[in-house]
Amino acid sequence: MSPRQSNTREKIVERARSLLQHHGLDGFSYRDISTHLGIRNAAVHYHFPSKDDLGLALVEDFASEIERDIEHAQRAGMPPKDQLEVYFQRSHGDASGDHRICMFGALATSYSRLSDAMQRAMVRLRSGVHRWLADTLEAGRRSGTLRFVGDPEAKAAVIATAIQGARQVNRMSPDDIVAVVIDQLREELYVPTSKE
Amino acid sequence: MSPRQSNTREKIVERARSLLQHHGLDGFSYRDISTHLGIRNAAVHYHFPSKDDLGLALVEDFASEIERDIEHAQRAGMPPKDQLEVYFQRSHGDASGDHRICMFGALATSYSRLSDAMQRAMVRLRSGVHRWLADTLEAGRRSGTLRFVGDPEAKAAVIATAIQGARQVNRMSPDDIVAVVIDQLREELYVPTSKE
DNA sequence: AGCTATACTTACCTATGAGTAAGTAAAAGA
DNA sequence: TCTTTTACTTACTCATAGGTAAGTATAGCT
Repeated sequence: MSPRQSNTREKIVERARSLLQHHGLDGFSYRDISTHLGIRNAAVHYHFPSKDDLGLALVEDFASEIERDIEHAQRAGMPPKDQLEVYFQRSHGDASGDHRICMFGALATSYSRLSDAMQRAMVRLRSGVHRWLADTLEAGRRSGTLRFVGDPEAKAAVIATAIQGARQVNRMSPDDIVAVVIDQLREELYVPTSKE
Repeated sequence: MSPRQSNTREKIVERARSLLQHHGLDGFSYRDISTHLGIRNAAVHYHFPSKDDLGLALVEDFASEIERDIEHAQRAGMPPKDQLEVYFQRSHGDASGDHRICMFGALATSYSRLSDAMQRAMVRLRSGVHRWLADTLEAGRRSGTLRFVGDPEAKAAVIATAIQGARQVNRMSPDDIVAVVIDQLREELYVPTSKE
């Protein structure tokens, strides 16, 4: 009706991201988006000419969301342990509520066939999250609220991959693997408060 | 040219499994298999009428391979730490050499659209591996060669998901995440030998 | 009022996917 | 030797996928 106010583009991104995190990039079509929104297939092509454009938009949308959150947490001077908790709870919420799998996991199988731009965006995002996690772990260990052995980079890799992996197999198990994994990571990382 | 000795079926499985672990189930077609083997498309359909039949065969092939290895290791009375090492090295070999991702990761995005038989096969395989890992960890801790806090089931979940996740993001990183993750897991788990 | 840009729709095209039916050559069995 | 079975091939069908071209209604600008 009034093209100017309808936020079709945002709705497309929202829907596409849900489809991506449930079925992977090869697992949904433009039709799955258009029928859901009650529009025509070509309308999706209007906003995102090729599927590669759409994929790139999804990754960039996701990346800016994550980067915004990281920046916000750091600017608020949130303690390392709390920052970790935000990460844990976001992961658990996405996974257990909606059964969404992690963006990296969703795109892993498609990776080698993605455009250069998209591959670069993924690499950049992953290294950014990894950087933040490693720094947070290191800060937490220095201030005595977190404990772990070895290199913060390596520990960050274990934590990130475990959560990602857990989000993927969650659907294949009767119990909530994501919750189990996060609880185990907490038990290993958190220094008990004085009396315990 | 003698149909009886040509092991086309096995070659199909081999090729399909490689494609599955590189591109996911939606990421390859019968054509990718047939052209690689120099046969016609319908020949693949002869052995595996539907893609679901093929997928099921791949999962079952993979499962019997794993189950055979587990049984062998246990019957040989291999110590827990050595059993773990076999698991680590197999994972690292697959991931770093051929850049194959884990079967669970490869099928995660397709999971909800898989046949019941295939879903059941995946659940069964996952719980089998998990059972073995948890038992091995527990035995290792009891005998003093492995150390970790918390429930063996939970620790098994962390280890399995971390390796799986690492195998998926390995292609998105310049360094060998699988190696980093496995080394970190070793450092956390292995009890140093007496003099150190 | 008239023009332009935006946000679509209708109506296509082409490639590719899974899948099938009918035919064929060779080996195995009776 | 004749028949059946195995392991294919040729030659298709049909659905869906991504993508495009041309048309249309509305909003905003001049």
